[in-house]
Amino acid sequence: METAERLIRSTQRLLWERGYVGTSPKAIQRDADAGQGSMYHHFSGKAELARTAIERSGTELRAAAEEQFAGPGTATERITLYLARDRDVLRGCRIGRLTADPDVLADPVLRAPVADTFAWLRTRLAEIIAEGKRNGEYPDRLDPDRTAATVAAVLQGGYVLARAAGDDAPFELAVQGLVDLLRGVT
Amino acid sequence: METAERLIRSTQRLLWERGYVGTSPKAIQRDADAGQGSMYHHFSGKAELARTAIERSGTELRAAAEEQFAGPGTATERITLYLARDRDVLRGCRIGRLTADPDVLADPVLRAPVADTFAWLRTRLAEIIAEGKRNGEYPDRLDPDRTAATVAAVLQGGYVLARAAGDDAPFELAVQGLVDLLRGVT
DNA sequence: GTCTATAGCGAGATAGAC
DNA sequence: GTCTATCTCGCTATAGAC
Repeated sequence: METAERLIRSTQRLLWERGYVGTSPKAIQRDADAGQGSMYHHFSGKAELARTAIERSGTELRAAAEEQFAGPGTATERITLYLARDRDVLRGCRIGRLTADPDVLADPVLRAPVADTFAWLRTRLAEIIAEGKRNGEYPDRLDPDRTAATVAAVLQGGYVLARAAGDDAPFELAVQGLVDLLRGVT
Repeated sequence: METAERLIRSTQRLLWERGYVGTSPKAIQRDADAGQGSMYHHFSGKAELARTAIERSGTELRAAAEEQFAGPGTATERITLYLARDRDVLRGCRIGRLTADPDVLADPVLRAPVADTFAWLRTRLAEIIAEGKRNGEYPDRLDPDRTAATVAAVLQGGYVLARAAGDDAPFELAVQGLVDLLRGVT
């Protein structure tokens, strides 16, 4: 693999694990098996590398989600499939994690892909829920935007609870609790 | 206020804003208006100061939550009151934020108060939901542990979505969506 | 493209004076 | 209890050779 590509993937991984503040150029170089000069040849510095890595992660997250969203099945089925998809729960969300990083939120260039990814996710979930309403799966009074935000929040919050506990269980509970509510809503 | 107390409160604030990795002893001293020697006289170092600050924040979080939980009203009313309580949404959760910090999760001493706080919260919410079932507010098939995890997750995830958007709105949507589901569940 | 050398700075802690 | 001096280390970047 080319050096630039290795640098990007290493940055994605380290950003996921340790965030922006906790990730040093040196650590990226070590992980990517690239020299100092090599890194600064391909990228202007830590910020540009992070920008590239975050944008890449956002694109990958959308593609992965769309696999479940675009499939067959009712709205609840597709949402359940998305939530219960095989996930490395204890590693958390690559994008959501970055919202804890003040330096990411403070830099519009780094923040944009984070904001865009969640904006897309909520919109997409709202579409699916609106479909569910049209098919009579959900009652008329169910608000798609609200429910979409709730679904996205359970996912992100599930990661937080699981990481706090050091165990997948709270994540699975939170997801099951939401699915129960979606199935039982009148 | 005494120096030790100022140091603890400054650490609480900085941990909230910047996390463990992003918070330096020097920054704490500056914020607390305490000298280097003063800090190392009262605490053995960054880790012990952080431990004290995290434990304090956990205790405060419980007390604040219990204010809504112990009040009058139905289960849904008390949960709604808790979720919709006046919060500085864009600052996020002082405890939940720490789950993004690998150094906190790796150290059992720092991690314990984080794990304990969320364990308490989920237990407490499950009790309230179980009460709701006994009072006929919720159907028999509603699982208190699952639902409690969902409620806690919506809160934590709501913060993530709001911080990503730079706007309280997604948090409010997620909370409203959950309350709608709790009210509509049969 | 990749390397090594170097720089300026802050992190985190210790030592010993007052 | 608090102060200043000092230490070692790693961060982030630049310079210039190869």
